[in-house]
Amino acid sequence: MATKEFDTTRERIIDAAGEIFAQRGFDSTTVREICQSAGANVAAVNYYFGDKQRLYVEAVVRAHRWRMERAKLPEWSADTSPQQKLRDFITTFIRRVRTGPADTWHSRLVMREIGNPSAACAELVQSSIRPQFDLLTGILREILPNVTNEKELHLTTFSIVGQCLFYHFADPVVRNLLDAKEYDGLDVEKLAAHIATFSLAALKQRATRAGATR
Amino acid sequence: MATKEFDTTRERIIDAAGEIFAQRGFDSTTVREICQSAGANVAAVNYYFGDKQRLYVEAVVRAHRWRMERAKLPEWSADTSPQQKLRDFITTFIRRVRTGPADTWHSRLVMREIGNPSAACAELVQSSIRPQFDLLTGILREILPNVTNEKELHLTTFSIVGQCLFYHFADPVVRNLLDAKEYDGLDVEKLAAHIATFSLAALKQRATRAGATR
DNA sequence: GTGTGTTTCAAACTGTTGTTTCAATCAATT
DNA sequence: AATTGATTGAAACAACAGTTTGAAACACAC
Repeated sequence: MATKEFDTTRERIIDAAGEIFAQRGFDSTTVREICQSAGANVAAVNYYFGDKQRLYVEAVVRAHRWRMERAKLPEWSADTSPQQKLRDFITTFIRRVRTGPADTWHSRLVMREIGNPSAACAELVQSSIRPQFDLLTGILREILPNVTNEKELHLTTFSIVGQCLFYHFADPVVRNLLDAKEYDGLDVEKLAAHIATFSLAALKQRATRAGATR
Repeated sequence: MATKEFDTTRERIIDAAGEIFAQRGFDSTTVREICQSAGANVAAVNYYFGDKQRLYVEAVVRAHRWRMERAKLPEWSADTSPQQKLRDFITTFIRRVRTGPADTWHSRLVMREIGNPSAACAELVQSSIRPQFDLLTGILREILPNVTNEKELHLTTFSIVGQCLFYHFADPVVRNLLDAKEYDGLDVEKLAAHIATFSLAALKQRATRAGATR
């Protein structure tokens, strides 16, 4: 009998559930489907998790943790330029966001929670977004020291994050608009590089304009 | 007996269905709930639409048409600058995208179809995206005549569209990050203006860089 | 081998869902 | 008023969903 964590019935159920919840959402996913995929009996959900809802929460918690471990920001030294920080931020963000057919369910499930928060997990996911938001806003303050309008900083943050999130939320669109070769060529580094370049260019113009008005 | 279109049972059902489908998606929406909201009997769905699926399709078709009529691009003369075209495009796009509590269900439903296409409506929605994509890419070609790399143009298009779509897909996040006053102040014109400014700044830098290498 | 706790399983249960059925009512026409 | 087609509504149906039940099987310790 294998003792590895991922071989137990409980783990197999979480894995199967995560996969299907990520694809279909909570309501459209049935316990029977999860258990069939996991090679388990439907009573196991009650036995290990109590009910479907708690299984869902467990899957989201698991996805969230995985995502945070997998896509870490690099350590920045005191002399890292804010531009480099922004590049790193964007690259890391895209790593967390970009989910293709070959990717696991973790990012996909968290993204689903972000777009359609469930009562049970809203706090968990939202509370992890705030620090990222503040971090990015802080980087923007370094790049744009003369821009003191908080609202503008927020909108700028959203403009950058929006570009990153696009590749998840609009994935079916992107897939349809591009030919297969071009779509398959959209790797994380390429996307991150483009978004960073686009955004830094905009910020550079903004900084120049802010400087000029002084 | 009123003869106005929106007073008939059939119309009331479509309206109620659209609202709830937009909020909850197809699977999580029940026929009983729709009919209760519409003040109709559950048999009416079969009578007027045949089944739930066809009601859904009707709602999406209706949403799509409404959206296209509501948010039209202005007529451009031959001497409209590509920068102004881009501003107009973004403003119109945001009008189609931005759905707040006070808005109707039409945009919301189409956005849902975009992010999670259903077999029944994929063609309809996707086929309306292509012309918009080509239009925006065309505008970008005017702004960046020296950039001939199609892939880069596509990514740039996505960067602009991603900013716009953000305000729909990440709405729960935005609501959570901002205080109520700031969130309520996010009107279409303000958002469009910021996105246009940010994007035109980036493009200006890009055009300058492209020109400089000549 | 016995006892105890854990895990698994098939069947059952209860409630819900989309759909259908059929008769009553309504509306329009002659 | 009678006829015909349209519309409505309550009840029924079949399938399915989440959950529970209780016994069998398993695992481990003594």
